[in-house]
Amino acid sequence: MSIIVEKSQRLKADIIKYLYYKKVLSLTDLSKLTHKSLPLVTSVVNSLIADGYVMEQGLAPSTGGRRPLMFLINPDLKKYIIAIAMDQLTTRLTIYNLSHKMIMPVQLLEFVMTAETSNAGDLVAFINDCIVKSGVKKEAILGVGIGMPGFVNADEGVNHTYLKVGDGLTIQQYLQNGIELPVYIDNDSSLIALAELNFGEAQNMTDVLIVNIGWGTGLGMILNGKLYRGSGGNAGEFSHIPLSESNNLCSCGKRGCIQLDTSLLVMTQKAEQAVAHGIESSLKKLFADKTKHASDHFLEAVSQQDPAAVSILAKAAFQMGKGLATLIHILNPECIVLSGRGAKAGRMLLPPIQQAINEFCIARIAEQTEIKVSTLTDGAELLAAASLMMEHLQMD
Amino acid sequence: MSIIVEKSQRLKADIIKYLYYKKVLSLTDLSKLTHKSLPLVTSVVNSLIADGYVMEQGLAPSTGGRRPLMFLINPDLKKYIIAIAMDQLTTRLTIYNLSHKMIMPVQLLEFVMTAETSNAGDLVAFINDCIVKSGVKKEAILGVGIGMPGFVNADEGVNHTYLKVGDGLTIQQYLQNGIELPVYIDNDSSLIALAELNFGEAQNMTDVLIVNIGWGTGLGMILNGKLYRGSGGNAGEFSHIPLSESNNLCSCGKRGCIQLDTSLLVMTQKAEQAVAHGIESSLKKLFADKTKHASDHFLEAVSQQDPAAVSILAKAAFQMGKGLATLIHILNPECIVLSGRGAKAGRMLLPPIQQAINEFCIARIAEQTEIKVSTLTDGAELLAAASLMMEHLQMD
DNA sequence: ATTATCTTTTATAAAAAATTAAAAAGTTTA
DNA sequence: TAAACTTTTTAATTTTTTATAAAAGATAAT
Repeated sequence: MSIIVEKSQRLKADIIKYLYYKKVLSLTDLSKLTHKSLPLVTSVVNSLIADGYVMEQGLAPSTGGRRPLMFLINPDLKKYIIAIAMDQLTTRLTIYNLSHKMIMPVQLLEFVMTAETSNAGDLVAFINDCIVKSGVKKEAILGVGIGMPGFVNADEGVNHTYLKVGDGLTIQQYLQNGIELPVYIDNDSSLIALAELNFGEAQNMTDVLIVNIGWGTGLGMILNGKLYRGSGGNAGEFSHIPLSESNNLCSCGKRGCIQLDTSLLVMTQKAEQAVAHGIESSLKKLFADKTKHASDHFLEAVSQQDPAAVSILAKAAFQMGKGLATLIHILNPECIVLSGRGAKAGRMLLPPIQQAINEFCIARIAEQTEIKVSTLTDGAELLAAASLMMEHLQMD
Repeated sequence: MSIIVEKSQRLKADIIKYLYYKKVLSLTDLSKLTHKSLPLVTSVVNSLIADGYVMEQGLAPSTGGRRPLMFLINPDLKKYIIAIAMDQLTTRLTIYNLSHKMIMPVQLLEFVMTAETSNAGDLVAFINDCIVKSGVKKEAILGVGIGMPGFVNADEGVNHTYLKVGDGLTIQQYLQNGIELPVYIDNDSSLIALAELNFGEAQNMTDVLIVNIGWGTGLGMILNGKLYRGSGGNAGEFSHIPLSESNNLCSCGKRGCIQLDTSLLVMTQKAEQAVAHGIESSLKKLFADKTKHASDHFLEAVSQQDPAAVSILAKAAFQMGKGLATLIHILNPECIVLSGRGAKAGRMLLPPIQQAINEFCIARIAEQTEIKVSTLTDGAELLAAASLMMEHLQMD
């Protein structure tokens, strides 16, 4: 009998997931999305209404026939998701309800991944602290979604680069034990791709590349309509493809990696060198302010159209465009979305990237892919982490 | 009512397709492959036996439980597939039954795609001639599968590079009208990928890249277990990624395309130049024989380990390896298969490719992908063309 | 302008089909 | 000879189809 329940619970979870993503849907919409028949969907939605998960919203305008009754997730539902977005230096956490509402301001933890002293225990303590501070009961929390840099195998729950824990435990298991809630982890770039697919520029597309411009240059891929992770979960390592003309040594131990030209870190370093060499620029003043990270100042200068900063950015963007030209030939996507922290500079990034693509792509191929800049705000990573949790939602 | 029929006919076609690929299967196997329940599969297989399509083979050895009854396609079934493999110079045709048996020797047509005088009408005449010659009745032919070079959109039935026909018709429609049978076309590299997936080195894998070493260097991709074609059907244009150090002009109008270093045509040209410059090599004698194409002589010299030929090949292979290093970073496949005409030289190709991958890939990523040489013989393209037809099989 | 008819879309109830669960029938292994 | 496993068959349950009704807008006739 438990298996019967399990299967109908699967459909319940799917319906909640779709209502979470799309916010308001009719029974017909849900039937199409879940590939289940209308009578079945109707009965499951009715049971979800009885359980308090779902509400009727009222009739939508007609599209030429009978007006459909629309449904949405009960905005007063007391169920929550913990969303965590990590980067090399900082970890951000917030708690959402199922109506995309933050019920707690974003909490920050200075957690330096690369540091020897960094300990996964600190992360557990931080998360538990936040739960206590929020006043939300643990039973009301559906789970924890975490996006992090590194070679992450989402299925196995392992990060091969950072956050290693002993005792034969995966970081996922370690966190799960520590906070006693379901925990799901994934690579930050894959998650941003998920966010663009569900909420951003990649909606309703089946073949899209999402470039995560940040400390490195990550890549998330939606292929045949779903996130592609590769055989070992390590697809999308755009940062280290051999394309750079500089002969510098990359952190990975190789030479010629593209990120030696394109990463935000390298751009910022070049800007700092330029300032040190006495270039005339607003960067000089900005870099003096140590309250924010230099890369934030660099992005700020770019959006202020500081010539020195824009010139550094344009060179990097051209190289990135050359790399993207390769991807366009291989994957023939309908769209490439520039996303992540660096997308702030998107408007400045676009012309040199487009130029490189025109120069290195066969016209027939290039004209099939549109280059877009993400419109998701800073919250993209957190939203994506919440999505990750919703992807794994289970009803009990 | 016709829709009821249509759905059960879909399952019938799927079952025949799987029996075609795997040759012998039990009901349980078929149930798993088709994702349909055992009782349903049982009843459909019984109806296929009644129709004469399928036969019982007998009991297979036990795997620890009750011995399964195995089924296969009736080897005396009078249903046939026309398989056509085209390259720039030559078109090959054969007719298979559903037990992979050629019921007619391979027929050749000198059809030069690039020539102005080439006319799709000649192709129609050739196919119709072959049908007459074979003595097979048209009603017994399930359809025609054709693999061809160029920018092919398989869904739309268009080749944007070659075989253009007027009157607003696609080449697929033109051929279909001319021979009055269902016709399916696809890019040669995609088809070779399909052949490797179903019959060759990529069996039971979900993320594999198949390199078609031929006139150009094509790429077929199996991602998430299925052939990836890209948004416009033009994925896999490996030939023209910007990676060459030579500054020669490519046929596509750009400079720096990888195929300027790696295509069989370029290798052969280099060998001819070397001979012209008086290099000591068995190639000199071989090239004098004009009955075969120079590239065949070149491949022959390579397999005879002629030093000059091997040296030219090794340089090309290293460049190809550098390109593959990029793909490995992006797609993290479990395997790369070297296939197509040039795979004959596979054993010679492997070391320089592996060396380039080791030099340009992060070790963690590189060690996850195995490089293999195809074991499919010359018939790969024809087998693949037959597969293409079977993918579209419809029961009526 | 009002009414009637037609088309399109959503909702529900009865009939048909497919899946799942359970039982039965063979095989191998301990 | 029982226990573990796998395939096959049967019975029960679930799910999908199909048919029908109801609602809304568009078009045409009165």
